[in-house]
Amino acid sequence: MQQEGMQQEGTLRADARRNRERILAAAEAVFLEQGAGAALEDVAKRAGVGIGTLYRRFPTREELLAAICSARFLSLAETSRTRDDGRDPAGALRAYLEDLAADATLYRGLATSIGTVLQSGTPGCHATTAEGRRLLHQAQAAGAVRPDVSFEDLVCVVTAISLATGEDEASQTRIPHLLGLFLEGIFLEGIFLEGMGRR
Amino acid sequence: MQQEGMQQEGTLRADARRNRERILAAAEAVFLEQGAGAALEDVAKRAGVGIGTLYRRFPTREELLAAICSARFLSLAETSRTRDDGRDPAGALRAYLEDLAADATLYRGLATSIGTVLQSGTPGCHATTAEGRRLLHQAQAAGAVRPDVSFEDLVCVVTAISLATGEDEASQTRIPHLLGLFLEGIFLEGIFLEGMGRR
DNA sequence: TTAAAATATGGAGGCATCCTCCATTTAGCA
DNA sequence: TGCTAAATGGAGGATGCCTCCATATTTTAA
Repeated sequence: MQQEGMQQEGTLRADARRNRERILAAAEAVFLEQGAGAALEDVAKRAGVGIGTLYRRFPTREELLAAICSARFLSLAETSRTRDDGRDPAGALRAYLEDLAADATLYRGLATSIGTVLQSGTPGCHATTAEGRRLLHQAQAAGAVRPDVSFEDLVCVVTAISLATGEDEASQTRIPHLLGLFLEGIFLEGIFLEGMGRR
Repeated sequence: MQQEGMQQEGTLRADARRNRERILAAAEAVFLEQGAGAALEDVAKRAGVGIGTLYRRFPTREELLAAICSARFLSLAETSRTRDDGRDPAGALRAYLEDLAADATLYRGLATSIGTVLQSGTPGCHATTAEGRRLLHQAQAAGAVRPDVSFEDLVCVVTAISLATGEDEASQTRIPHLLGLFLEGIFLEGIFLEGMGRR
């Protein structure tokens, strides 16, 4: 779902590439301070760049957010891949989801967009969704997760948790609890095997 | 959590009470058409009232939303109470949550605020949260729902589902599925009784 | 009935932010 | 070096938020 007219990062002119990086750095800093809804003019100012330049490179706020998240998501995917040795599919999935929730609560206001951001086609976003799907399939193949769960369902779960916790700062603690609620509904853990009739 | 300076509806001057109703009707119509983020000036215009009057009565958008929801929530609580005969606590809770999710997806953008709205102290909101807590306790007492689930957890769940489905219109269909995922994680249905070790 | 007091009204105006547009500048290439 | 395509920046139009207060309306009490 890469934007059509979207310039490939590598084909940019040198000065444009430089400015692009500055904008990303500035945006990350400003969003950390003021939340994902901060004025884009502030971002441009911080980057030492005209507002027009920012809009040229990132036509929407979402695209800017997606670009910022990309790097972080690249490493999230990498971390997850190296962590998973295939012996605990359920655990691997859970850890992945916890990481995702953590990233989604980095800035105030980010959680709301996380679903859209993940569909942005950015390398990092692509890597992260691919890894998520892989873990889900693996867990389902191992019989650890219900077969009627989709990756989109999981994203919804993470969004929910992030929203619920993002509002009041201190309660990041709820994340594992809430995630537990979801997962213990998702995990089979022999329940189907025992032929229990769950509605 | 009723706003301090908030005028009681009944103590308003006659003209003010009239305008209050007009504003509520206009807001409902405008939000239905344009989503909960619509310009408040549009609402005022539709109500045939100055923008100042709107702000005087509803200092924040949230308060306006809460007032609109109040009526609907009153009937939601009532419906739920009459539906529940105490014989199927889990089913009653599920039905309640489905209704709540339906109300939360009435307008685009409403879901985001539903948590705040529920805390607004409006009669309808109060009735709805009270009913929700009642159903949850009942279900927990009956052993149908895990004891470590809070009403806030449930609101989080409904918010998430509403957000996930509210985005693309057509997929209201996912609501029961997603709700199912959550609830089947929440419902015990003998799992604890069987002494199964769920992490 | 009427005048004073209490309440309510409307919308101008200041402010913030969004986003577009294009005259000017700059990088890269031949 | 000069040419062209790419990039720049920021002025400015548009929208929406919210406050403020001179004016108007309702209520009270005499």
